Amino acid sequence: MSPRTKEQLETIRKDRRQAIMDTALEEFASYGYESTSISMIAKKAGVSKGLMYNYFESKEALLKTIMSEGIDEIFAFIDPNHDGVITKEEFIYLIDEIFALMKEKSSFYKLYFALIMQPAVSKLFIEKINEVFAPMIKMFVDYYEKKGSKNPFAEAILIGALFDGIGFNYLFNEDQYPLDEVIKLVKERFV
Amino acid sequence: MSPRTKEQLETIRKDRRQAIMDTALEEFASYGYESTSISMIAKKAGVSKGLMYNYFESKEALLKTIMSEGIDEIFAFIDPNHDGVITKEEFIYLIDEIFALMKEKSSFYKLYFALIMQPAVSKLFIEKINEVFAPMIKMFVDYYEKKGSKNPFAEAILIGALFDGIGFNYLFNEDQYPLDEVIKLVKERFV
Amino acid sequence: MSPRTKEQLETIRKDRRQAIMDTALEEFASYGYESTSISMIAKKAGVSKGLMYNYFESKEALLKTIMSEGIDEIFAFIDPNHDGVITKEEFIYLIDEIFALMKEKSSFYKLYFALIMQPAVSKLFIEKINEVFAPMIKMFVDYYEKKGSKNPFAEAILIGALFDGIGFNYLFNEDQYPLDEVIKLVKERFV
Amino acid sequence: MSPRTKEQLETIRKDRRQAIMDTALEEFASYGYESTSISMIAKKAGVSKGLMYNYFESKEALLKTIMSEGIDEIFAFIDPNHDGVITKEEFIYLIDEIFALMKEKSSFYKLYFALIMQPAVSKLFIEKINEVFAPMIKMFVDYYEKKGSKNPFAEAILIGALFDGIGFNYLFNEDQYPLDEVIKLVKERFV
DNA sequence: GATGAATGAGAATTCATTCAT
DNA sequence: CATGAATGAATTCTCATTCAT
Repeated sequence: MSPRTKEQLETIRKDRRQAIMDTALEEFASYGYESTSISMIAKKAGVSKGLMYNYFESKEALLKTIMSEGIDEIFAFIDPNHDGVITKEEFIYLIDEIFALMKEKSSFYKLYFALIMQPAVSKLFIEKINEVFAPMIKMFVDYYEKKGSKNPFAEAILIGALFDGIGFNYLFNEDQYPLDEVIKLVKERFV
Repeated sequence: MSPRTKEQLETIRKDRRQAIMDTALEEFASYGYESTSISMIAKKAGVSKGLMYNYFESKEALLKTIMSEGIDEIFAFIDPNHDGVITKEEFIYLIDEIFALMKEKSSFYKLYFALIMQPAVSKLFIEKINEVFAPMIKMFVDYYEKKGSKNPFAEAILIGALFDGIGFNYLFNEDQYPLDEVIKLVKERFV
Repeated sequence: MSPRTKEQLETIRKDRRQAIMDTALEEFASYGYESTSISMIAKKAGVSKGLMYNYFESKEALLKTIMSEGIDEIFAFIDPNHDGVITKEEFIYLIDEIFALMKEKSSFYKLYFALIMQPAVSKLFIEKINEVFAPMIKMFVDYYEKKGSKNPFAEAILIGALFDGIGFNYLFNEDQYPLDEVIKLVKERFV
Repeated sequence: MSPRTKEQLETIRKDRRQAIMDTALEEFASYGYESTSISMIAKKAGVSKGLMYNYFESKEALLKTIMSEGIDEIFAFIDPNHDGVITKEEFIYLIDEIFALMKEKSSFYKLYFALIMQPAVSKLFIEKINEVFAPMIKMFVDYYEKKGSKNPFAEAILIGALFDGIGFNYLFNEDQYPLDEVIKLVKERFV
């Protein structure tokens, strides 16, 4: 065997890193961060325990990375089109996007909702989270302002809460939740 | 000297039990169930580790009891007046009640929201939870039906999600959240 | 109520002491000394945990007393008739007595056999045990000597081992063991 | 540097496992299963407490493994030659073998005798034990039948009890017990 | 890079014993 | 005398992390 090129090694590293993160996210979401052991993740990801520490310096670092990159992804997914201003059509599109994302990244959102309630944990991410959600709320405020709402701020906060609440309920009971009907109603009532 | 009377023992047990449960709830809510040790609770409650097991047969049993009694309290708090049917005034009153309860029992709700996202944990309570929330949803469905909504079921699910979402956001940031404004808006838009 | 007389109190004390010992013996025999808790015994004997310590100063003291009085009982049961010498008829009678005793005091013998194998425990009783068994062996030696055996000592040791072995096997499987047949054979072959 | 080869790991694991089992057997035999702590075994075996659980999933599993492999050894030691039928010479040889084994594996037999008396424990091994002893008893029955005994079954049970009894007494007092003389007598009287 | 044996701190739990009442 | 609440030391077991190979 000839030695692998630098690029190949780099690719292997990246893939493996992602595999570990994906596995860890699944496990964290299913069993909780504390109840998931490094051993479990290593076994399921097909790497040795020792190697885990080659990729992440600690269990907490692994969690932080998962959360951080997850939040970045959300940001990247939501932001692109509308840098601050949003039309009615874009709003409708955004709603679909948000819930499509929740469906696709359900493990991430489960973990997110579970962690966010613990002050001791959430302080690790709070800054990053605000970076994502503050602009979003601002965008909603602008939208409702333009629309002539009496209290655009409360309206924006309300729709934010609604997204969280629907997501929360949906993730608690993915199979049975009438997500489409509810989304339809949200559009009618809030756009 | 004679042993304590049954009443004395009863009182001691009840008080201690409640003190342990209160402390445990605070700690569970702050640090998470897994990250809170029996030692921490014992120390904070001013009892020995061993005594904890005189009152609760395990850490899990302690959690279950806290959740179970908490859910009962919610039920008792919400249910009394409206056994299935609800008027407009009662609906408004109910909304105030729900959020007053969240404010008062914020630790309980934090714990509740954190646990509910973990399938491995939530299955311990799911039945009890449904006992409380199914009738509530039904009540909302009836309300919106009577009001002539196009899709009363979706409407009921939506308001349920909204309560959760508002609660969730409020508990994440108790000090800053504009709860009153949001509640006011909910009443305008959903009653 | 008039206060009980000294004699009545004495009787109560004695009865209760015996009840505790009987219960403890059953539990020790069933679950082992270590695996039996003071709480279990107290509950089963119908007394409070605290009171146990009014009768026995420790769990170990309770065990020692049970063993000591049990060994005394064996001694009293076996010895009376034959203080040193034994006839053929008496030997046959003794065999019946020994196994009748094992049947009646099966819990005691189970505990005895279990404890005796642990040097750390058996040293607590070894002296007392020897007090009982040395004379018995001596009696057998005399018997076989008189009978003209080639090696009366080995013969005595052998019959001693046989009693233990039969008892051991019988207690392991009380319901199925063909004790009577085996006893009959012992008499034919060893008297 | 490259990781250890499979063979190296295999060897390490086998050796450590055996060392732990040997140490545990000594300690269990001396102090009893319950009174021997994992810490004691670990310290004496020169490994950490944690490592014990890398090799045996629980204290009970360790005990079970020791007993199971011990019983297998007895079986392997006793069985080979005589697959069911046994001559006079073989019987004599078997007796020597049995007691040689008891001498060599005295810790195992002590533990065996101690555990067997506790229903709660013995049920863990009873099946395996019967697998070993039932054929042995059958072999004795056949032997005494061929020899023309009146009651070959009782005779077989008796010799079984005798082996247990002699072993029991010998192990209780290894240094002083006149094992050789007793064995000689057994051969004279029972072969 | 890769492995998994090894560690050790800390967790939940048990239980003999004490002691205020 | 009698009770059972209370203690604390000891036990089993887990697991993130390290490290020799």
